[in-house]
Amino acid sequence: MAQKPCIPVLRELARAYQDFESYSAIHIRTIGLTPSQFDIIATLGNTTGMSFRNLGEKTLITKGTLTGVVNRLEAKNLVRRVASPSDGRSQIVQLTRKGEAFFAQVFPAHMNHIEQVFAAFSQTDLDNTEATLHRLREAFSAASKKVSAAK
Amino acid sequence: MAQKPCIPVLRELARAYQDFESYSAIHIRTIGLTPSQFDIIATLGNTTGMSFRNLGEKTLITKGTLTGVVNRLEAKNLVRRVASPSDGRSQIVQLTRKGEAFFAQVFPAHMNHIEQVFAAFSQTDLDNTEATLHRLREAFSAASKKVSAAK
DNA sequence: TGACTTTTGTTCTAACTAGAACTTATAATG
DNA sequence: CATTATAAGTTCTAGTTAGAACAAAAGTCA
Repeated sequence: MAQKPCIPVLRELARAYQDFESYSAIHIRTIGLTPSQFDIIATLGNTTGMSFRNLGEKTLITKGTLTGVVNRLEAKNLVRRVASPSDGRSQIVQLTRKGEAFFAQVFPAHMNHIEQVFAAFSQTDLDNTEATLHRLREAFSAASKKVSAAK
Repeated sequence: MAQKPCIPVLRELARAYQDFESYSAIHIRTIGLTPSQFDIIATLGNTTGMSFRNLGEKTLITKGTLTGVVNRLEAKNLVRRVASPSDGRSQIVQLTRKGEAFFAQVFPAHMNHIEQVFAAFSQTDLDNTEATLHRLREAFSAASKKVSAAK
C-alpha cells in the first residue's frame, strides 16, 4: 500500500507559520516587545481584563509560560494582576493606563503591517484559506482524540 | 476603507500549526527525543550527512540553535561531527551507526502516527491544501521582501 | 598578492516553551 | 460536614529560540 504524500503539506504548513511569525516579529521588535508579549497586549486591548486561563486559551500560551510573560509585562507597567472577586484562586490580568495607551499607539500600525501580506487576497481567497486551515486543524484535533482515547 | 478580516486566517494558521506540533510531539516524546532532535534525525536519515547550513535550511532551525541541538544528539551518540574535506569552515553532521539504527526503528512508526491525521484526505485534498499553504507562504515572503527593500 | 567582503559555525544573552510537581481554593459526592 | 476530586497559578527544569557578536576560513577583485 502506497502511502499518501502528506509530508509536503506539513512542510508548507511549518514554513507558512514560521514565515508569518518572522514577518510579524520584524515589526514587533521595533516597538520593544517580544511576539508573546505583543500577543498578550493585543488580546487584552479593548477588554476589561481576563484570567490566566482565558488569556492562555486565546494566545495559545500555556500557563507555566504565561506566568513569566505576564511578569515581564508587569515589570514594564503595561499590565497588572488583580485578584478575582468571584474566585479566590484566579487572577485577572488587565492593561494599565500605560498599557492602554501603548495598545492604542502600536496596534493599528501592526495591523497595517500584517494586512500588507494579504494585499493580493480577495475576500473569497481569505474565506477559502481559512476553511482549508480549519479543516486541517480539525484533522489534527480528531487524530489527537483518537490517540488519547486509545490509551 | 474597511479592512479585510485577515485575522481569522492567521488564527487558524497558528492553531493548525500548534495542533500539529503537539500531536506530533505526543509520539516523539515516547521515544525520548524532543521535536527538534527528532527533526534532525529524520532529516539525516538515509543521507551521508550534511553541513550545519543545509541542516538548518531543511529543518528551519537557525544556526545558533542548531549548535545546541546537535551537541545534545552527539552526547546521545546518535550523531557525529566530521570536518568537511572541501571547506575548512564547514562541519558535516551525520548519523552514527547507533543513529542509523535508531532512525530505522522509530521513523516508520512516526510516519504512521502522522498519516493517521490525513486518513480522510484524498490525494486531491492534499494537493489543494498544499497549494493553499504555498500561496500563503509566498504572500509572507513577498511582504518580507517589500519591507526589507523599503529600508 | 593584498584589502575587503562574505560565509561557517560557535558563543552569549534574554526570553519563550512544555511538562511536571506543587499550593491553594473551589466543586462534587457521600 | 468530610472526603475526594478538580481547577488556577506558581515554580522548577531541561530544552529551544532568535539575534548579535565573534573567530576562522573562503571568496572577490583590484
